[in-house]
Amino acid sequence: MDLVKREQSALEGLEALCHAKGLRITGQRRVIVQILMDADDHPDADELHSMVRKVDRSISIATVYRTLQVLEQMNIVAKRDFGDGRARYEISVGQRDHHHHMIDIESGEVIEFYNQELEDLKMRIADELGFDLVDHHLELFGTRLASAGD
Amino acid sequence: MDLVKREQSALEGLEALCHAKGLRITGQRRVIVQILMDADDHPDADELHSMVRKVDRSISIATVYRTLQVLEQMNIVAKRDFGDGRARYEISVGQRDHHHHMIDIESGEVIEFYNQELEDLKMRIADELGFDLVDHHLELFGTRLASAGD
DNA sequence: GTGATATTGATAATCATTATCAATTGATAT
DNA sequence: ATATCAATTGATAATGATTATCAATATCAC
Ligand SMILES: [Mn+2]
Ligand SMILES: [Mn+2]
Ligand SMILES: [Zn+2]
Ligand SMILES: [Zn+2]
Repeated sequence: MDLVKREQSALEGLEALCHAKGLRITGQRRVIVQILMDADDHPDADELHSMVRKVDRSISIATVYRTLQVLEQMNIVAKRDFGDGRARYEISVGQRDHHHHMIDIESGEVIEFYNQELEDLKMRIADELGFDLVDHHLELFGTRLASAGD
Repeated sequence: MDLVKREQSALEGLEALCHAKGLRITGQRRVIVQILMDADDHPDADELHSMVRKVDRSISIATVYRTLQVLEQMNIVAKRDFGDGRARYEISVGQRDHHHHMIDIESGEVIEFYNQELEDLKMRIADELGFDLVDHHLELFGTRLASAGD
């Protein structure tokens, strides 16, 4: 099963990377990663905290923030900025899952997309500017087309 | 002179748009726009406030924030996010000046660029997703290549 | 000039995120 | 299993950028 494989590798990745960096696997971290893996949207720290507390009431918001920070440095979690004031998070296992977001400015809906041409182009641009590309942010904002499908 | 023409059109644009929206032209707004037009970088509100106070000591930080907000809504100013915690601002007269930024994560240096291919592609992507593109954010982060020119 | 109202400066409030710190826990060696 | 010790946690204070409040002031159409 594809889903199971992905979840396993995420948890394995977590434990392996934790050991490699001298970090400890705690119950709190396990819960937070699990909740985030089960989420199919982009929760902020508070939303995540609420979900996490349904599993373990005692986990604090500080631990949620700290864990997200750790997971981000491990490239297990991606931190996103959709323009409202808070950061949003999602699982980002390996390089496979790289994608960007189209945000409907009327409904707030978020559509994910990946475009290889775009990835190539942005790499080429960086190269022409004399840079080694380390990271990039791209978000599109728009409104739904009132087309035939409407 | 090209520079003079741009400055004139920016100030004219300011006054015209202010009148159109029932906004008043104040000394504070004039100073803030002027300082921002003379800047060739991306100051944050505090940096801008410091520069503004050299012309008029009495202008408050609140007015700087408020003015930037007004100017942004008029599309005279673009608000940027380079990943440090504060917003940065720059003059953005008309559509002509649309551009993006390559940020050197080691030095903090910011290089501006424009790429038509990229603009076309991002428009095409939005269209394929069924969206009318209203805005987009794109920033590249990287390190200088250790190439021949070094 | 006068008057309605937009704007301002000073300052308090907000709100997301970080820092602090004593208490607890996980990993490792014995 | 127990001891050890650094990593982690929860509670809470602090931070820092931005926004809201409000009485005083300035702008502009008349
Ligand atoms: Mn996503
Ligand atoms: Mn710029
Ligand atoms: Zn990408
Ligand atoms: Zn663009």
